[in-house]
Amino acid sequence: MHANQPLTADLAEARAESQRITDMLALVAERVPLQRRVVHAGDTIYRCGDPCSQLFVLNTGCCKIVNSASDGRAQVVGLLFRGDWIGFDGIAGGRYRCDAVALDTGEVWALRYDALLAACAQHPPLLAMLHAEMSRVIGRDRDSLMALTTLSADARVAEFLRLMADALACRGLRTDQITLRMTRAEIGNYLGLTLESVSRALSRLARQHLIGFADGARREIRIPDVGALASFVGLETAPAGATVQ
Amino acid sequence: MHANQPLTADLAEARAESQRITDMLALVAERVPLQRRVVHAGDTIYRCGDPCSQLFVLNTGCCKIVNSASDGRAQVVGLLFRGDWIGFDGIAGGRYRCDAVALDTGEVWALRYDALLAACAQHPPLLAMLHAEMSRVIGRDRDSLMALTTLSADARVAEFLRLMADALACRGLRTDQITLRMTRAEIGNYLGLTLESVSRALSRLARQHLIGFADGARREIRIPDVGALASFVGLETAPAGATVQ
DNA sequence: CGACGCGTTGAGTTAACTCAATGCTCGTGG
DNA sequence: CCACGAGCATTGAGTTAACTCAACGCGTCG
Repeated sequence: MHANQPLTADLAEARAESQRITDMLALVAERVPLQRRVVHAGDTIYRCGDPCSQLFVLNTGCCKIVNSASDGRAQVVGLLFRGDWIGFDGIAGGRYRCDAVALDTGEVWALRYDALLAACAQHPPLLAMLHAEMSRVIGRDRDSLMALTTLSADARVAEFLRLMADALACRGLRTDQITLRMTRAEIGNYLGLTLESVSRALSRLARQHLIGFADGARREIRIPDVGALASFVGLETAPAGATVQ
Repeated sequence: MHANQPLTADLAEARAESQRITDMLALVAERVPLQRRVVHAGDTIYRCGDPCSQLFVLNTGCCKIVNSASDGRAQVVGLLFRGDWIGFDGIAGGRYRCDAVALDTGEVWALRYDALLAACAQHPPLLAMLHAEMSRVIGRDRDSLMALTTLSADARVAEFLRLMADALACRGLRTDQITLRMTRAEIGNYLGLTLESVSRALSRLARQHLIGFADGARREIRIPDVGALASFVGLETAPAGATVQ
């Protein structure tokens, strides 16, 4: 059973996932005292080094997680959507270890960590859900790690789009067309590529009709067939040590 | 406060970390029913797809986490040492999403997940510790992600050795000399490089006297000055999109 | 309008890859 | 004991995917 990529191939699965997210949000809203906050593109949800007394849940919109090293390197290490939890990285050391920045207008729920634990003590299913969410983050990060080292530039971009479409599909949004909320430079940073490589990869994918551009600014991507995109990712073999053993 | 890399620079910090691990293990051993299992190099701790009813804690030895995609790509996505928890990835879906394989003789503690939760309900500090461990995994995975995309081949190898030395230092083991328990191919797979690139990088580091070989098989690495290695990693600038914004 | 931010495309360079040869260790069996 | 082979590591030569640098196009906004 080697099926790690969140390939939510069929509609039924996407719908189940969508239901799961809805249920999770309802459970949280019902059981945990929370503070709603509307954020706009560019707003910081939390900053690296801030004391971590809250966790966040994205109710609408999307945001990026930026890791910054002491030597100045900074990198997008995650993209989050409706139903995703933010801030787990801060629990261990008491301070957040990265920045969380909104990419779009949306609503974030802030939960005090102690209040959340208290609610979990009252209602065990909440704790199970919390653990599942943390587990999900771990699994997802490992999948990104793998994509970065095993895929070529074109495949990485294709995978990025596929993941984006998948994330939207799981949230009941249209999947045939997606609006990129990031510049080529940001996408490149996330994928470990230069902005020129991202641009070229997108052009090549478009030339193969795996994607299409829907607007002049080239931020709206049409995806006629997500399956074709997925198989493209599979076909492209890795340039470096793809397999072990 | 942009200091993400677990740069356990000074001895005091390493000793504190060592204490934390010891305390954590003692807490677990005291409060949670567990099954001890001795593993040898190559033994599988769990396999991708197995139902996840247990978590594991590495008491001694080291092991690797291997992610496998449906299309056959397989990759080492984590290295674990004494005190590290294994299996969090399985909580969300009820099945493990990767393989865990011992690299060395060691002892693994198996904890039934339900028993662990029961113990946490009895003793809240245990729950805090569990969450901290999950948080730690998340933070560490993000650091690897960043290293992969922002560092050159030589810097990646240097960072790998630095991390290894750091992990050993935090566990009270000698840090000036480390034994690699992986082949060049495995290291390359972990770092997103070919085995030849790893070999060349090691040779270059040795030529610069940042490391030395202590045996004929070139598996024993001497590190005269971990600080020098760390600054080498910082100096090497990224070939691709190092910064954003 | 002119400046600016973002995206694309071309030309040349380079870091890392592939392929191939060779050497070192170690275990095994004559 | 030594010969042999398997497995791992190193090194060289040539190739290539991705990078850098640079030019240019397009849309937006003051």
